[in-house]
Amino acid sequence: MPQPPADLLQGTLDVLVLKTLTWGPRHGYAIARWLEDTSGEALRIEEGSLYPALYRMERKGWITADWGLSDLGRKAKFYRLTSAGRTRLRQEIAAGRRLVGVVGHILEAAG
Amino acid sequence: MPQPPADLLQGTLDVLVLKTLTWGPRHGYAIARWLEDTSGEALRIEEGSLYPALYRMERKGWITADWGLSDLGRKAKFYRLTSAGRTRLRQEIAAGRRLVGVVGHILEAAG
DNA sequence: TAGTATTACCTAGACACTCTAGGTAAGGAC
DNA sequence: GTCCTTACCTAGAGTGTCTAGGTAATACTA
Repeated sequence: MPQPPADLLQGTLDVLVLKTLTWGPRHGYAIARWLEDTSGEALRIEEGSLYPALYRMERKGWITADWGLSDLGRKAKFYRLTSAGRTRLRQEIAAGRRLVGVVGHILEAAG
Repeated sequence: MPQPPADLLQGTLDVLVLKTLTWGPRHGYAIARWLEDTSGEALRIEEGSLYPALYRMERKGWITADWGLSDLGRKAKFYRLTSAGRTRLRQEIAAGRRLVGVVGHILEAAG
């Protein structure tokens, strides 16, 4: 059974990755590092979740990939947001906000 | 493929059900009705998700069930929060708040 | 220079959760 | 007598995450 905070990602991985790419192209490993650093280590991005997610989103046309060289001169696959990806990101953020609003409203009610 | 807002529940069903039960014992059908009404129809609680969830949480000791009669005099299974369930609810709310904070912080950043 | 750590990618299999799409049964309305 | 609503239940598919491996090249360190 997955334990918090490990499985707290529940459906937020895609949107986090898309958001990361709004800062410019990045390779998978860098995406994970950036998210973990930016969250103050609150988020753990498992490679077994990340790479399948990248592949999935590429298939869906939200991102595209090109091989290149990382800062350290190693070969790495750089992902870039497509315009479909940008649209999707906006939609997911809006939907997420709605959900947080609705769920929050129920959970904050005095019990 | 599941469509929004249908799959927006993503892992929030348990906490919503537990929260519903803080108002007192309720049967499954009533839980679904209450959540849908309270959310202004924004939430759709599918029975194929709800009943397995109730069974799961009962097995985990977060809720207990007793057969009784509904308002309309029909037989219905009433679920009640256990103290383990109350603890779990608090934990899930706290974890959810943390996640919303972390993810929100990343998503709100100017891209 | 041998061993270890880090960077960087990938995959198979297990597990959990939700949904679709059925089904049962009983009471109420028309 | 038929249909709607209430109320419960389950099988199977789909999706997403995790664990736990693996590859390969570079960098550090002893």
